Amino acid sequence: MGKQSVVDLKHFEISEEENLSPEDFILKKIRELLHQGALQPGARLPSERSLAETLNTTRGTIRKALQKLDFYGLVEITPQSGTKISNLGQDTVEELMKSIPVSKDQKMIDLLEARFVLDLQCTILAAQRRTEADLVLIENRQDLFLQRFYSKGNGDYLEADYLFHLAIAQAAGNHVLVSLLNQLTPRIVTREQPHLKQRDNDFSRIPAEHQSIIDAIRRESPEEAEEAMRNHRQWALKRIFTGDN
Amino acid sequence: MGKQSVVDLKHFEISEEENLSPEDFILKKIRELLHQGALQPGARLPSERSLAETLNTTRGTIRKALQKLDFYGLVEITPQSGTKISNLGQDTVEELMKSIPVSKDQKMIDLLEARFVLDLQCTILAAQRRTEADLVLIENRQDLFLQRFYSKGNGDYLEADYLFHLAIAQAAGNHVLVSLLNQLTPRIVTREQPHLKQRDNDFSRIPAEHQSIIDAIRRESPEEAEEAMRNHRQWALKRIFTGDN
DNA sequence: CCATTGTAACTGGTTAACCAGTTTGAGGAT
DNA sequence: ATCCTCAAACTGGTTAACCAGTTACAATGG
Repeated sequence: MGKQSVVDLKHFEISEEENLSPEDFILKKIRELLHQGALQPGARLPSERSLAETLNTTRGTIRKALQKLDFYGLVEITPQSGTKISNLGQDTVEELMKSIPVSKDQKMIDLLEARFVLDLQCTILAAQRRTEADLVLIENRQDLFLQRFYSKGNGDYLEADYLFHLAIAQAAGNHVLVSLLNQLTPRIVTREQPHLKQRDNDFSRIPAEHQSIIDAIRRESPEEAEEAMRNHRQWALKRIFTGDN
Repeated sequence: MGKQSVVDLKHFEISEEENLSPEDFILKKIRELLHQGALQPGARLPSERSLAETLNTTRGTIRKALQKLDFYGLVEITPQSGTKISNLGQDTVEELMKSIPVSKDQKMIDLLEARFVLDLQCTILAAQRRTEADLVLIENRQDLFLQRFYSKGNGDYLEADYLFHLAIAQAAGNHVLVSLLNQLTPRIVTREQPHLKQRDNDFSRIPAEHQSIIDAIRRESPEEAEEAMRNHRQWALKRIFTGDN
């Protein structure tokens, strides 16, 4: 890393505490320093040690916050040298930082909506790009789903349903979409169970809905796949939100 | 955490090294242990110390791997007590673990495709749910974009374009979608620049394309918004992939 | 025989010292 | 002046010891 002057932060305002984890609290403070112009994109950050002193924390906390920023691509860490803010515009970096601490307690409906958006597009793409191997995996997953669906009384089929849709996502051939989908799934599956204790009449539709999706993908028809998937969602939402919130 | 027997891992096969970071290497080993049945969903994991010894690493490496698993919801960590595998099916946990280490070196085309999928759906939702305040922010961002677009010769307008679409995403009112979008953006913006040195004729279309999207959102017409956004994408792809890969 | 208690071992979290590589700037040679 | 040398200070990364809270289990009392 080249020679660069490091800004002294001691003269800038630091906000007071809130109900955030120490790590997210530090993120917020760094964002404020950015907003006040104390830090500028492309500029080198003060060392972890001096940041800790300035922001009244330990180095460990600073370290966790910076690692998080690195994960989101907002900061470039060079070992044994230093850390600099990514070369994006100040507005951009600030906006991106705002969205980071929100990651917890996301609304269930938002999670479901996001998952459906991804599932739907993956299904359309799968109908365009599927290989024979993809089709075999999808059908195997459907078999597994049917088995769980008809044999057991508990919610195990929910995960089989996830595996079914995951196979479709993999057939779409976009690793990023698969990764985003996998990020959502645990948060949904571990919270969805309470809604689904009862299996009313609508549930019997699921196997046929799945089959329609498979057929569309086999025929390599994106339009039919989209319609089948939208139909699947319509009933899924009805199944999840019957009576309770 | 209740009393639970901890499985002894010493008798199970451990695979040899590869080109992975130590952390991801450990993740892979844990996945193998799961596949071999040494670990089962819901079961308590051995302590970080004993895992480190079993897998021939330090506690720090194990720690980082477990934190990552926790982030993806695959593991529940209870301070001063222990760590257990999330109560999902074994297939599910295995599948989810597979997708974790892939997060780096994602293909540019996959990133762009994923971003467009999210942008498109956010635009549609924004046309349905926008408030007046949302509309004002979107138009402000468009002004900023125009200013950057016509004044400067470098790629600064790219970020203004991102801020414009981000405002639309926020108008969609789904925090999860916004979060996913923000995750993608830095990886794209920091790599997109080389493609866009030259500004050929097609570039002059951008402001009008944006305006069409704004108009559709103002009219609260999801159909028109979708069409405008698809049109925007079509030209964007042409702009990005002209000549080079 | 069973319930209660007390303690020792164990758990994840944190910290301070240390490591190896980088940057810096004064001092000297040209 | 200009360039090189090199050691001291500084950088992010790692480790081992420590911390507070939990668990497990043998000793104890009924």
